[in-house]
Amino acid sequence: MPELPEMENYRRLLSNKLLGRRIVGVTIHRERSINVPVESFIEQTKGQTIQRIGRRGKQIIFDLENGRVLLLHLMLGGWMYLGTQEDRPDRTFQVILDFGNISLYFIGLRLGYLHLLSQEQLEEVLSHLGPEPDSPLFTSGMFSDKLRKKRGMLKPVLVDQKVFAGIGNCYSDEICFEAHLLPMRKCQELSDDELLELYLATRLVLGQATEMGGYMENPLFLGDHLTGGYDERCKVYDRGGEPCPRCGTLITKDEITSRKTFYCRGCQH
DNA sequence: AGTGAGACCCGAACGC
DNA sequence: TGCGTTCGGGTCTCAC
Repeated sequence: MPELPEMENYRRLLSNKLLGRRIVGVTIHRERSINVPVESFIEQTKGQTIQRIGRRGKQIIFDLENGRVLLLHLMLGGWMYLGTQEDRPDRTFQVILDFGNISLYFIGLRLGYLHLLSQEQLEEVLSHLGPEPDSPLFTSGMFSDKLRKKRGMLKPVLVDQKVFAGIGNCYSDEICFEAHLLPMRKCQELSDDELLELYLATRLVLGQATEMGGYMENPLFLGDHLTGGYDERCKVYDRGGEPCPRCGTLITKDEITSRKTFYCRGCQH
């Protein structure tokens, strides 16, 4: 599901294509995807140009010239396509933003949404999120301090958006694998060395995954060969029963706090 | 505080 | 081909 690397990849690619572009039409096929009446949504978005595209955790923020923002959370299975009626995928679209020669299609928004908010409302929503793993504030000291205070297992803490923003089910497993740590380890029992390994693994995995376009394979636009490039680099996620690329042991598929979890019994401890 | 269960949601994938 | 069924999971809330 879309996590920090996928959303940051989207943010970068969409910034290249949409900054300064004007929304000339808005189509809402699913009213539940938005948070205000359709007429109001259209009135406040149609005619607006995209001033900036930001990201916080797993959410993308489109700044409009009227000071309002569109906050996108894809939740599970949501994705986007930027293109024409001719090259767009054969899927159902919940929302379409029309930019003239191209449109931005929002697909698979079941629990996901595109909310129109004021700056104040945006701040309130984002205030519940922990720090960004790709910010300069994300130091090994801060990382270790936070984890040492947690009594639970590693994986549930990593995917907790209030602890760090942007890590989800896939990358929490990949980070644990990279750090040679089992996801059910208790945070408080991790040594200083293990915490450092985990910190470095978090930066490495999220950084590489972002640069390689994330693991979700649907291209964002025609000729987009970047998005999804990390899929083949995922070492354990969704690879239950396959041999571990590091030691050959078959990858275990398990469940931790009702989340599907993958790890290697051979080289994660 | 951490964990687990239930609700939310519905298109796509699957099975016959 | 076509219809009915199953599945997926991030987030929130509540109970323990």
